Amino acid sequence: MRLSRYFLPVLKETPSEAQIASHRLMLRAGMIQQASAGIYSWLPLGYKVLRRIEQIVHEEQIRAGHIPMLMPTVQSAELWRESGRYDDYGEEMLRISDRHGRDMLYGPTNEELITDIFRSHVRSYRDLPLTLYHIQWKFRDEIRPRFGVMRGREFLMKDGYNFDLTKEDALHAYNRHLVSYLRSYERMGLQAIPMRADGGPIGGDYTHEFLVLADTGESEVFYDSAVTDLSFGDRAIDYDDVEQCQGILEEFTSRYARTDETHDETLFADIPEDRRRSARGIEVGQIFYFGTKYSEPLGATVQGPDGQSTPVHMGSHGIGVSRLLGAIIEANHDDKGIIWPEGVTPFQCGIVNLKQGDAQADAACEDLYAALTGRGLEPLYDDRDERAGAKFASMDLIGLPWRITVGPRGLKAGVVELTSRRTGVSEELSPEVAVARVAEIYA
RNA sequence: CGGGGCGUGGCGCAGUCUGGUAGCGCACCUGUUUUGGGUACAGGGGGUCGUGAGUUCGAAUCUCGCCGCCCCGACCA
Repeated sequence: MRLSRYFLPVLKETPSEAQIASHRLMLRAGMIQQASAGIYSWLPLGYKVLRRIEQIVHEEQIRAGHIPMLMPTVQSAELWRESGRYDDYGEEMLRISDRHGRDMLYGPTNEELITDIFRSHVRSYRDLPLTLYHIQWKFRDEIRPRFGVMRGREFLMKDGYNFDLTKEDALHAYNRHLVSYLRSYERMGLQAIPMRADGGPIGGDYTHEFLVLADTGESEVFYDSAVTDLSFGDRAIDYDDVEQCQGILEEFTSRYARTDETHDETLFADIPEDRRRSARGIEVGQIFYFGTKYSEPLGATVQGPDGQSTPVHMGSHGIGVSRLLGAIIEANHDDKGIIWPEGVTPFQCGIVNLKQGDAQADAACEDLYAALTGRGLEPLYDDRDERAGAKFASMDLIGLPWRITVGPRGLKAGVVELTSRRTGVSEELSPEVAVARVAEIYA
């Protein structure tokens, strides 16, 4: 993409409503624009990152054997009355009525709909196990939205639902989700720690929350520092292997790690003192096993091998896709701007032309652009007629992990400069080597 | 919903207390200049001061209502 043809409305000054780094930087980098309290338009740059995150979530869910679909945002109140949650959910649910005066709602979650789909079509235990998920916009009418996309009213969320014949099968589904979530977060450059959590309005007593450590997090967390040494890495995983999934769950959840909701001072005190940590965390996902809580009232049953009708065991699992942008920025920024992890960056590499209009510099940039594109990468070429300082400031702000700087001075010596946004370290390289280096980083 | 604050060109703000017909910086347009970390100079465009009613000869400024937004708290992913 050439910056002169893109839409990137960066701000030099910070809009006054933004309090925390991620909100401030998303506004300044031209990623989002507030439409009303807690509701945002996603401008091209923000939309690009949102789609990257969404893509990672899709890939990892499909890899785990879960099946993508899409349910509507607007739902009928009928199903919610049936489950008993229409009254329980409270003011947080946005209630609307259609032209006929029928009660409708903008879905805050999808247990009712998915269960209805399931009970309409699934009759036999032979159709199990089944895990369906979708990535769709939700609305929760927060009393006080804040922190930009971290705590919006409208938000994009992946939510999935597993249906199993037995509790054992459902717990394996639970484990699969834990593993697939760990992989997803790691690909986004985040360390998200599974912590024992509270069921909340979704219900269920078997549940973990995934938290990213950050000073601006909404939750207070307590953990054994040994959990932050764990990483998934690129280990091979067979999602049908019950023992392997169980082993990974144990590896990642056996050490003490809890939010303040479930924190237990006595257990915490058993951790060696030098490993005890308390910090703040941003919740980026949660998984639940809730047994037959929804399948019984809604009549989601299958016939078992014995011919008896039995309610299915269910679980649900969510990843806050839009809020992840905020979490990633909270965990990856400095005073100049965002620093995208390679896995989610909107463009893999920036090209800064220090002297737009100089025939040699222009040609060198065009060559780099073509070479990077040819390697399957998407560079952002700053071809505006701006001063070097302005171009650098914009690049630093939008946070592309790598930048190639091209100027007449370097070209005389046959080199361009490859700079890491994260470390600030620059290397002078021939254009060919610089391209090869960037391609290798993303290989 | 309780407490606090804000609403003035696209963004950040001053002016409001003490009423007299709107100003600064950035951004934008034109020209010159400059060119390796947000150049400098000159010229220029753009605002019914959130909104409605009232007080007044006169309201951004005073009074009342309404709307919107932000912060703290309770709530929440």
